[in-house]
Amino acid sequence: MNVTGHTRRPASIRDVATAAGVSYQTVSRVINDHPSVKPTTRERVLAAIDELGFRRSATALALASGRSRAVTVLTANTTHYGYASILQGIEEAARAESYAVGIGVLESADEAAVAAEVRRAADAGGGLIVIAYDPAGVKALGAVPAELPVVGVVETPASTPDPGRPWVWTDDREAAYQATRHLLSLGHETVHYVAIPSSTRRTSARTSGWRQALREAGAPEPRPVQGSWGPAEGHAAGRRLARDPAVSAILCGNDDLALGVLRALHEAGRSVPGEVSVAGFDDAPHSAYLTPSLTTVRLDFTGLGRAAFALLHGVLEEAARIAPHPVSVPELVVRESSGRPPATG
Amino acid sequence: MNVTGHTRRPASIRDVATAAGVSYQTVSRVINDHPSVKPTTRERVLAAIDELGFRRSATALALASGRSRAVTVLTANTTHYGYASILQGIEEAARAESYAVGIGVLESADEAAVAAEVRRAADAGGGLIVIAYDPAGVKALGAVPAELPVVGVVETPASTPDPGRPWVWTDDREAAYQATRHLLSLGHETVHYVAIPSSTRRTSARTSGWRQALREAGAPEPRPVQGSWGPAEGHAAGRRLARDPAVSAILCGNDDLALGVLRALHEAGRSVPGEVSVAGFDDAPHSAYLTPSLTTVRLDFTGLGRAAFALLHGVLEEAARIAPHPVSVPELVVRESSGRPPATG
DNA sequence: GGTCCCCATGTGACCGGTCACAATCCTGGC
DNA sequence: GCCAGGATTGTGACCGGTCACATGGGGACC
Repeated sequence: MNVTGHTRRPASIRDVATAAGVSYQTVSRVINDHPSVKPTTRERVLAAIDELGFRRSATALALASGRSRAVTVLTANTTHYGYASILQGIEEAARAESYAVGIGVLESADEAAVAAEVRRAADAGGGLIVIAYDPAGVKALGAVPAELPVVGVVETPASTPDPGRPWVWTDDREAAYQATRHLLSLGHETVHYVAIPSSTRRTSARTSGWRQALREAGAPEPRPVQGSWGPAEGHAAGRRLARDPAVSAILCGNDDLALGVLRALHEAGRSVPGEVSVAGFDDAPHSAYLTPSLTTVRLDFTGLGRAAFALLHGVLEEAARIAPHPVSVPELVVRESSGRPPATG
Repeated sequence: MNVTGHTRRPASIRDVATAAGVSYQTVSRVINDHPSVKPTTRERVLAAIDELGFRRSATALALASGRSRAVTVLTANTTHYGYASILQGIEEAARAESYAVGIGVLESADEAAVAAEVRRAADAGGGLIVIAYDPAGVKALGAVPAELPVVGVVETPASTPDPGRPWVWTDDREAAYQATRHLLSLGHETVHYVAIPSSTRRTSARTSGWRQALREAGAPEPRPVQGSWGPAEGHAAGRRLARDPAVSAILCGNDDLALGVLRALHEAGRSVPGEVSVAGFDDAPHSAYLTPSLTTVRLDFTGLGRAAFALLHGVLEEAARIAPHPVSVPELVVRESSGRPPATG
């Protein structure tokens, strides 16, 4: 290690070369594990590298060779549990491969703003991962120039515009199907649905899984309530549903919506699960501690993030084309918020 | 705009120069707003830039000039509300200045692992923002080489090792003081405290604000309960406190802990706020929708993130030394979870 | 009309790596 | 003892910008 201090310009390969008495190219070969370097020479170079505290400049590497070992994640939000977990998963996998992780937030779904963000991300070099769970993300995914390596984290594969690109997703349809079946199996006549916004104009995977379960059971299909992402919207939707005495089971597009619904039911004096059952999606960290604790479907967002990176890594370096990391199956977690419907009389 | 297609190497300043019939240096002057370029020439160059769809390579810029317009955020976590909001604030401010934002997660507080992450962040070039709310973050902040521009988001200014560096923080002491006073003013004899881990071995700002309020009121000082960050730890702490009938008010280091405590009290059959009052910190999005809704202190994490970036920006470009963005004062939000103590006797 | 100076522009080197190719060393085979 | 050929190593150009300095072309001024 260099102990000589002096806030100096960091050592370059030419400095190392001089110190080791070889040419800069030989140093380059050593740091790239090129086979044809004499062991004694390699030894000398490595000593010099250590001595000078040399670190290869990622910038120069990117400029000269084109490869940049970087990912930029484009997302509409960093604070929602699902998004944040995906980001965490991507970072984890990227770190293992010593990739740099950049982040760009799509603050608005405005065409021009999205395009600007995509350009910024492209300027960073390297690959792109777009979280396309919402209109902004879907637009961004669509706005990525064809020559850029990109992976989309999508709601469902059928709903996205360009079929030629690699995507990862969780089986939302199956998740919704499971949750709905669970509620029906408890004896509820039907299940109402408070939806998260669909990322596209088409019906979301969660909605169609819910619908399928209802059809199979021959249950009536109420109109889904359009919610949004947060508890406030869930609260608003819940107030409307609470007024209808026929409502005995509510499936919510995510745990935050479910929280708002629970609160609204409480305010309306309807007990959960005594009179109404509620279920959510995601299994956010707080869901197990609510009162009543929330029945939900656990989705492996971190694993999804890791899978997205693995896929991108495969696109970036053909050498790394490992079998795609399987994303785990959604898992129903039954807690206190779901139970048998009140006896009809 | 270039419409000629052909997945080609992007245009460089020399391509633009040729197209405009000038030298590459002139193009460089144009994109840098250098004053001494004849208007007609500038016009011609701008036309060529537009024609070829030229974008200046951030990589080449960084290599040649040293300036990199990038921040890397080092954090122990991306999913906790506070951390995620800070990140969001940083990104927002960075985007406005067209800085790239990178992220590195400190997965372990292990000395070597932290050092490796700091090196990785340094390699990315540009400035550093370290969220030092926990041991891993504090170690990382300490491990940043002196010559690197860095801003720390710290728990409290007195608790960090190196006094020569720029920091931002919220007034946690004041926040804890306010919350404790609120509970005391309702008539509680004293207030118990479930602490988040201190970032250092010293007493945290929240703890000392709590203690100060107790002393001023002449209230007894119970030992703080060491919690952690999540609802699970809050739950464990809550179970212990629930057994003690003398406990009538509990202040929690954050809203997640408070959630766990609420749950534990519910399980123990102690009503909130009838028998026990609970308050938290942060005003996480779900806190208003809990049952009972949570009394808490709102902290402006997004603003804190913006302030951190503004400070770093000032360090990076002396030209930008604007007056430091003030971080807003903590604000007490009184909700259902706090109330008068049960009548004694 | 000549000199000075500023405006506008061009040239060469450099940032820290890589790539393609040339040059040298060494060794075995005949 | 000589030559082919692989193993090692070195040289020059380049990636796409910037920087420092040189150069040419007008006024302004005397």
